[in-house]
Amino acid sequence: MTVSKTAEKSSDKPADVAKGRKDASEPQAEALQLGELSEQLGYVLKRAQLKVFENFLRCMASLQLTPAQFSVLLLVEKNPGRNQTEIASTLGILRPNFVAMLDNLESRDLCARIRSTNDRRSHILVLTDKGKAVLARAKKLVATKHEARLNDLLGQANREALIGMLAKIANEF
Amino acid sequence: MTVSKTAEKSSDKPADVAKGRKDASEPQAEALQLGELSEQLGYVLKRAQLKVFENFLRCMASLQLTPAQFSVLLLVEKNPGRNQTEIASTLGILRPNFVAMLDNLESRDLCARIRSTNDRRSHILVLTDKGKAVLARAKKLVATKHEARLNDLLGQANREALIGMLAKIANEF
DNA sequence: GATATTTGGTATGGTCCATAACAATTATCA
DNA sequence: TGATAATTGTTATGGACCATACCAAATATC
Repeated sequence: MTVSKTAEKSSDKPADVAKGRKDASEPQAEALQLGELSEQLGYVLKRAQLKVFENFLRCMASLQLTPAQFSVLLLVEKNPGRNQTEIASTLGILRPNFVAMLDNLESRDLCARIRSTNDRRSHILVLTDKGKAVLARAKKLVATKHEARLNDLLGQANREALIGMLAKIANEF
Repeated sequence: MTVSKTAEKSSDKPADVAKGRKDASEPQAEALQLGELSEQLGYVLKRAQLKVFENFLRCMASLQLTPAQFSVLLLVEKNPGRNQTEIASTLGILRPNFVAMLDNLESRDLCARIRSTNDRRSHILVLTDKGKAVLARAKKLVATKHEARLNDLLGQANREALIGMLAKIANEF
């Protein structure tokens, strides 16, 4: 069977598909059947990630921090004395793309590049005082408004199980 | 304290941060401390999603189907007689961006747009025979090579729990 | 000391995502 | 009925993110 573009006498499977949904049998726009899609790992994973990022941005609106920027500040705080390549690579950010990110954070006086005295090629990354203060506030916002939402939704035990499974996927898939 | 760009006499917190990691105390490039990052929902979620998509693309290399294209085929198969706006919106795809996607699938003879006889504005979407065949093969590949990997990694029970929690986040977060 | 490697950076292109605008068609309703 | 509003598919366009090639300065290697 070949598909006819104009569907002249299309008495196909379920009572003329080419007519579309406008039979009197259906009152309004009924929802589509997701079917196997709702069981697809990638699909549900992507949609959850979008919702989580969306919520993250709302919670951080006052601080104007994206998830990526937040992760940079967290990593720099935890690992002082590291250069751009090290920070970027552990976050999965390519060095060229990391430059603009740092330009942004540095222009807002949240972190600073310091030329290393050992290897004068590399820039050591450090949080400024303002950066530390902003990160502290960000952590509280994330904990109270963002991560807490997961507990309300799943419960403490399930939350930890979820994070654990996601981490396992991220590392071993 | 203000950050000095050149770090002249920077005897700061932990033994000269500005020197960077080049002390003889550490043999090579030791891994950074992820710290609280590994507990951040968004971080671990995003990284898991990237890994899963990456694996999906590898499994589908022979069929050249992206996750988004696969989801379109699945949804069209499950919901024959729907138009572009309906399919696109339930997938979270904006109509303008859906055009190129359909152009691609149609040029490969996987699906077809049929002008509706009820509403001559809308294009009814249908899978071609080749589209149905490709989708069938894709489903098998996904089931055996992709989703099965989750069972090996988490086990059947955990897999279902994970999907359930992600769906809940996607819908109620 | 000549060569290779590393680091931060620029330039550039691709893909995905979002908005505005438009023609054709249909719905609304005075 | 006919004027107006809304909808559908589409184009154009810009932004955000991601990936590659390439470069100068500095360092490592031999």
